Amino acid sequence: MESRAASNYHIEMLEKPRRKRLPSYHHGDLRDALIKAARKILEKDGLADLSLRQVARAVGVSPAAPYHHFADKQALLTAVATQGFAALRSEMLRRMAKETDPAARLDASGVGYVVFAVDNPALFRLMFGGEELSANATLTDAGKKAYDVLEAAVADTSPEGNANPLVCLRLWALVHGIAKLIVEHCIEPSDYGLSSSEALATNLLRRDQ
Amino acid sequence: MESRAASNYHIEMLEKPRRKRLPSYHHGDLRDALIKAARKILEKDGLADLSLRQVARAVGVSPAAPYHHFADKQALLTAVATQGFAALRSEMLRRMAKETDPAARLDASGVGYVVFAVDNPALFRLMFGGEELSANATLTDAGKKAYDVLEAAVADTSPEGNANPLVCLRLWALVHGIAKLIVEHCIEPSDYGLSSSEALATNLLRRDQ
DNA sequence: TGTACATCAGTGAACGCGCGTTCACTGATGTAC
DNA sequence: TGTACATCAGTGAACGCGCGTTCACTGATGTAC
Repeated sequence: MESRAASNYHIEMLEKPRRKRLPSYHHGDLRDALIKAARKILEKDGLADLSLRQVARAVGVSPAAPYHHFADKQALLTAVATQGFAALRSEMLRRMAKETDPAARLDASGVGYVVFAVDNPALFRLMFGGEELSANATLTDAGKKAYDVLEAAVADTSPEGNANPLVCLRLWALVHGIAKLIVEHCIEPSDYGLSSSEALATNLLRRDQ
Repeated sequence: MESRAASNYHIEMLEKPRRKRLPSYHHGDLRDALIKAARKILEKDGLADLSLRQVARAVGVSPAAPYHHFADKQALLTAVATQGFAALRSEMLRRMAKETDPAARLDASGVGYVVFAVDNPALFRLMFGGEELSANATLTDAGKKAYDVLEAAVADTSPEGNANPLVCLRLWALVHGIAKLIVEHCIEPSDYGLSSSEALATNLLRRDQ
């Protein structure tokens, strides 16, 4: 027994491509680890280079393991996007929390939207790329919750406390357009003598009031 | 001689997977045919399913043939995008030509931008997708020429005849955002009680004056 | 006008690649008694 | 508390696939004389 264990250990040390020793045969929270790894690969290599196999490799798990947690590749990407919408919402709320004036809070939500996109360009592309996501209630819901933040901020700036849908859309389109133009490398803040996306967004939103 | 020709013809009729007879061994204008086919496939199947081999197949040519006209797949896609920018510019100009009032012409340019995107969603995505295009003077130039149309339209609305860069950007971001939100299926004109992207764009731009 | 020849624009077979997914399996975990 | 067993969550080998690209080739074209 002892000798067998010892010899196995020996072999383990000699064989070159050794997977990092896992705490146990079962991973613990593979589902979440896969989402995190996918998100990291997304930002590092882009959507085109993101394969299920690569994600599994990053987590140190066999290529078949993810199928115990996701129906297919699309399902994993959808989960990543869903988390992305929650993160987008958080960033908007975080920035709004710093302001008290309704107009300033509205601006802050828009700036948060743009900054989130610029900080997570590939994730943002995935979230709004179309094609590679499976329509799904959880995803739709996460997206709607992010939009609701904007809508509520608009409502707070109106005397009657309600949000004109077209006003909301115009604001959404504006921040979405700014975000996309930066993420797609069509423009840069420095083209306009500004040092950050935040400054650019702030500037463009201010004129909108 | 005659008998050989006859027998070849016979064989040709018998063999099943017969490529459509080309007018000659040389195609004539393969480069342009490849671009056109790529664009068609793009709109039918989307960027993810667009392969060089499929384009070659669509044109009825061997998989190696495109390499006499494009360095690689990216180069073909870049050519497609370049034509796309020219088409975008045309659509903007076409709509502007119907108006005489500078403000109406400016609106028309924006509506043209949105309508072009909605009519050619996959092409629009390719043009602004980042990643899969090779930076290239011809491409950059085509993009700039489209932007110049917008800039000139803005200038014509100003008493001094010049275009404030941030005003231009704000307008660009707005139309780009509208276009993307529609193309990405985030919104639909009918959500706002409107029957077409054109109507939606017109409505959003009008409020911007 | 005819001919030799260089060049151009195709062919089609082959290369290696990494992918998504499936399969039979096995080790670990949790539950009923 | 111990044991039998079902279930869960992994493994790793294998599948077929279509892709981008290269290669040696050949038929067609155009040009110089």
